[in-house]
This record gives sequence, structure tokens and C-alpha cells, in this order.
Amino acid sequence: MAIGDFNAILSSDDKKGGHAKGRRCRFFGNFMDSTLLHDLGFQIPSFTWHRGFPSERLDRAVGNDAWVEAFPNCLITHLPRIKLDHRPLLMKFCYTDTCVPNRPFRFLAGWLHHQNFPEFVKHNWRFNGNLVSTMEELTNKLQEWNKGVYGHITHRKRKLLHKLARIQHALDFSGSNSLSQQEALVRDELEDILHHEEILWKQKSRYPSRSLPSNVFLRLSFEDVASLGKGVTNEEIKSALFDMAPWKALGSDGFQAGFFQNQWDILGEAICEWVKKVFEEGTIDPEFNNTLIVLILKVKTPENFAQFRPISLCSVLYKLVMKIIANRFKSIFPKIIGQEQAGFIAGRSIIDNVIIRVTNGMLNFLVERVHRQLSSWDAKQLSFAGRVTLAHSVLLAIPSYIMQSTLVPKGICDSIEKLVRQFIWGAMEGGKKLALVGWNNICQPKIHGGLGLRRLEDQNKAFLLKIGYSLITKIEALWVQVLRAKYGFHEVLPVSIMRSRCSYMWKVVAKTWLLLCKNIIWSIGNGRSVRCWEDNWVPTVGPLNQYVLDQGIIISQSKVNEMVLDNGVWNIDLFRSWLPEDVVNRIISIPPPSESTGPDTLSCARTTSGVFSVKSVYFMLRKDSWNSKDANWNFVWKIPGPQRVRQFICWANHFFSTFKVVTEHRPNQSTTSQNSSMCFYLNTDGATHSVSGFSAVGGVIYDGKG
DNA sequence: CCTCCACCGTACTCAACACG
DNA sequence: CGTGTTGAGTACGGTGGAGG
Repeated sequence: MAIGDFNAILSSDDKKGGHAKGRRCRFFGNFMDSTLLHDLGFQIPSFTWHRGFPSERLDRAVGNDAWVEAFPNCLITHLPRIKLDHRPLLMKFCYTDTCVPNRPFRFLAGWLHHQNFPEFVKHNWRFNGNLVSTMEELTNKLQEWNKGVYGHITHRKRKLLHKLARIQHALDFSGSNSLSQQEALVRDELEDILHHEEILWKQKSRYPSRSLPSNVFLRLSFEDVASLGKGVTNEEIKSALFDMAPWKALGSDGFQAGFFQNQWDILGEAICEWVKKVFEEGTIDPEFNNTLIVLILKVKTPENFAQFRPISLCSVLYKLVMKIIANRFKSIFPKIIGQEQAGFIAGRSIIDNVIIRVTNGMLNFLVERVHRQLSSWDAKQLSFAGRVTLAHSVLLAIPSYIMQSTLVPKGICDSIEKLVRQFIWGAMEGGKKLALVGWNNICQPKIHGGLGLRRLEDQNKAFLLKIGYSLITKIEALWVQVLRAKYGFHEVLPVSIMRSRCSYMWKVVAKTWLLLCKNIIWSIGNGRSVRCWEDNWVPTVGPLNQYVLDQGIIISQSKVNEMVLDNGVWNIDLFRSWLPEDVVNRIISIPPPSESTGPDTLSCARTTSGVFSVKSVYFMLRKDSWNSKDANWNFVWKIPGPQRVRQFICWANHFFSTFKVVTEHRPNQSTTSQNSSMCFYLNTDGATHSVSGFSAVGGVIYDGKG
């Protein structure tokens, strides 16, 4: 799609007036034809440029078929001229007015700079004991005030724009002098208004770059555990509020923290009273507990829903309460957390207590969701490749949200995969189709001859391992500190983290703990915390005790830093006496422990970078069940051509390599009687060369008469 | 608060079967 | 021949109550 001033016309209709009749510009026309572009049309007025009497349509939007197909509702409007002799073009993607009629209230930072604003708040803040209704009243008053102070400019602007559009529309039909003069007048006036508006917006958007107070938190004495439960003080509330970024995030009620900070003198008393009430009663008014889910774009031009990131905005007062709670916890957890994240994390650590018992019945909704998604597509209308792609992108993505925090029972995974399997082979509602290739083969990565689908069960495990990995490595995160404190997790790498009484999430993470321990590796720092024979610290060989034949000789508790000589190099002779030569060589390649390199650290053993990724862990989990890697598969996926052809070859290769030689597939006789003149038959055959592994397929198409 | 035990849900294995 | 489905039998581990 291209939009703008092309300085050329495509037909004689694009020009009016002037001496010469308009002619199609040959170069521009040829360009449009060769690139298969279409004019996207426009709404009246007909011309976008005029100088004196002649008018032409020099500005336009063009797009190709794909564009027209993707945005059938795209609409071009010629806006009124203001400064130049060209009209601006406006492209809208929907006929209906996209403006939401009841736009939620928003507090604008610029209001604070209006000279009358403090006076206004003073007069209109009538605290009646109920903060909810008081805030509501203030919101209404603010909206009225805004209309009165700023509203007239927007109103006047809209009126002038309408007038200008009318005059210019009339000018397109007759070039009367009086009209031109009138137009010039209106344009001057409008320009004046726009200038004022610009100043206004500049003023509105400017807010003080206030330096935040350096983390001054209440120092609660650590010994006094009761301090956690004691009443909230006004100072505590104030410091929590003033710690919030003033204009960073809009609350669900339309107010930012900056408003409360600025007007603390007037509002403070009521807020303190309300916060104390919340802490005493343990409940929060539902009006402030509302959360606004907002979709923000991850990329500039989103193409699918995955490219939106939903964030939840809660009201400032709700965040304030959360922040006070978080501040109190901060005195216990020595490291502080990101200020704006407090509310989010406080909510997150609750989640694992919510899910206490998950049974088959509770997760059945997952199966239903996949089923619903499936039946909305007509399997027959899609090619095999299309169904695979769909299954890949949509169906297996649905359960992944749940799988990140819970262990989905195998039965649920099985039934979801069963649904997907049937869909891929084109089964209709309730019917069955023969699967030509085993599900295990389909779920291989492409280089192993599969279609790149993933097994849910192992994907689930990989997600859970990620939680466990974070528990070990991300010690600075609040949720990790909360969980570690709750379950008495003090060692760097305990053998088991299973507790008799724990949340569901902790339990499932504990289940995968052994697997996790096998897949993390120590990087030697000072060598003091790594057990030399039991821990995994030599890359690719695993714990060393498996190589030692006589287990009685070694002292199992000796640490890695005891394995160096006085001059700081490895005690090679010691290793040589017990370990095979190749293992010793690996040890030599590791820098020996020294005090200057800091403590030992843990990282993921399965990636070269040591960073944990769900993908690499999944591959690690599955790799035992994979077929041999065959370069031919890579060759198949690199064949130029449509994806569906490659998938067909891949599929055919599997099929025929099992049958070796396939006899002719006879057309299904029952279809002949339905409409013989419209039937076409495809006979296919294929074979695989058993030595080279290459396969070939072919087919003959003939009509109903043969 | 700990231990024991019955109960129950889940996972695993195997065989039989349908399908073209 | 390979694939998936079903059902039966078995093993395992968590849950919750009883008792110490």
C-alpha cells in the first residue's frame, strides 16, 4: 500500500478546468499495471489539489490484491485544505466511527498547571466519609470543568473545519471569487485556532520532571515481627504514594498517582482514613478494585492477537494499598523490587495458593476449548498442510497458558492430542480417519522427518522446569524470595524440595526437581560450594562418581576447591588415578577455582550460553525418542516451492517408506454414482529407494468417463 | 505433630481389534 | 503392515482420617 502525492493522474476524470484536457500519465499508469496495484478509491470531494481554477486528483492511495483482501473496509477521505494547496488524505480501516462514545474519564496532567486548578479542587473536594462517592463526584466536576476551560477550542475547531469543508466542496463546482475570499478567511481563523490548540497540548503534556526521593523506606525493626501487623501510619501512606511514578500508568478510574501527590494537602486526610479502613476491615471497595485490561502493541503493525500484550491497570488507590503491603515486606526481604511491579508480583504470588487441587474434571475445559476451536474449522476445506499449520499455531498454543503453572494430567494431554491428530488427518465431527503416519513421527522436529509439532506432556515439563530454574537462579525476584522463605529453601541446590504441606505449584515443581538437577551445571568460581564427586560441574560428562569403580575410596563430601595444589593448578594426578583419561582432559580445560572469581554459580547445562530456554529443554526431554537425523529431511524442507508441497513430500516419504511399493489406489466407486460428470479421479503411486532413501510420487488425473 | 492405613485417582502395560 | 482405540489389570503415590 502506498499513499501520498503521486503528482500524476490516471484518467481524464482526475482533472477539471485549466487549458488542456486531463490525460492519463503513461509512466504512472504502466507502473500501476506492472505492479498489479489498484486505486483504493476515495470519498468526495473529488479533487485533492487546486491552484486557481484547475483542480486535479494528484494524491491517492494504491494497494495490491493482498491489501484489498486484508482490509476490505479501508476508506480514503479527502480532508479540507488548510495550509497547502493539497488536501491531506485520511485512511480509515472501518466505516463505523471508531471513537468509543463513552470514552472513559482520564485525568490530564496539564490540568495541574491551570492557574485555577488548586482553587477548583479545594472547592469541589467534599469528603463525606465515603471515598468512592467522593471520587465519583470529583470526576464529574472535573469533566465539566474541562469542558468549560478547554472545551470551547475543540468545539470551535470542529465548527470551522465543517465550514471550510462546505466552502471547498462548493469551490470544486464553481470557482466564484467570493467563495475563494470566504475560504481564505476561514482558513486564517482555523490556523489561529490550531496554533492555540498546539500551545494548549504542549502545556497539557508538560509535567514536572520531579526527582523521586531516593528509596526512603520505613525502617521497621526486624526483631519486631508484630510490626507487620500494626496499624498504618499517615507517613507510611504518604511516602508510599509519593514513591509512585506520578504519570507513568493510568489507573482504571482515570486518575494517575500525580494527581493525588499534587493535591495531597486537600485529599490526604481522606485517603489516609480510607487506607486505614482497608487495613482494619481487610476488604477493599469493589469500585477501586476494578482492573482495566489494556492491550498494548508489541510491534508497530500487529497481525495477530499474539502481538498484543495485555496489561492490567488497577486504580491508584488499589496500588497504594498493595504498595504499603509490599513496603512492609521489603524490610524483611533485603533486596527491593521494581517499584511499579509491586502490585503485579503481589498478585502473582497468590496464584500458586489458589490452585490447590487440580483434577481431570477441572482441566476438562481445556479439551473442550480445543474441541470448540477445531469444530469452527472445516477440516475438508483445508489442505493437509493447512491443517498442520493450524494445529501448530492455534491448537497446541491454547493449553500453554495453563501448562506454565500446572502439571496437566497425561489423560488431558492425550485427549487434546487425539483431537488434534484426528483434525490433521481430516476427520469430520465424530468420524474417524486412518492415520497414515504415527503421531510420534509427526511430533519429531523437521530435521528428523517430523512436522515440528510438540508433545504437550514434555512441553508441560519444560515449562515447569523453567519455574524450578528460576527458583534456583533468580534469587533477586520477590516471588522467588517469598516461595523460598515459605518453604525453607536455603541451600543452593537441595536434593529435593518436596514438602508435606505445600501448594499445588510447589508440588509439581518438586516432582520435576530431580530432572532439573540433572540438567543444571555448576560454573566453578571459588569452588567452595560444589561437591567434587556428586555435583555436575564438568560439561557433558555428568557427576564424576559414576566413573569411579570403587565408591569406597572417595570422600563424597570433598569440595572442588580441595582439588587444587598450593600453586593454584588442578591436582591432576589425583584425578588421573580414579578417572578415565578423556574425563581428566575435560577437567583440565576448566579454569581451576580461585578466590578472585567469586562464588560458584549455576546455569543451564543444555544450552551453550547457559541461559535457560523452554525450547532447548523440550528438545533435551524428547531427544531419546527421536529418529535418526537424516540430511535428506533437511533437503526436503529446503526445496523451493510452496510449504504444502514440501509437507506432501515429507508425508509421502513416511508413508511409502513403510509400504515400499504401493499398488494402485482405486477410486472410490461409491462417489461415481453421485455426479459422474463432475468427478475427477487421482491415482497416485510412489516408491522409496531403500538404499539412498530418496522417494518419488506420481499421479494420474482422469475424469468420470475415464 | 507424627505415623499408619484404607481409599482413590492416575499412569503404565498389554492384548485385542478396526482400518485400508 | 503400521496406526490408533479400548478395556482390563497392575503399580504407584497422594489424601485424609484414626490413633498415638
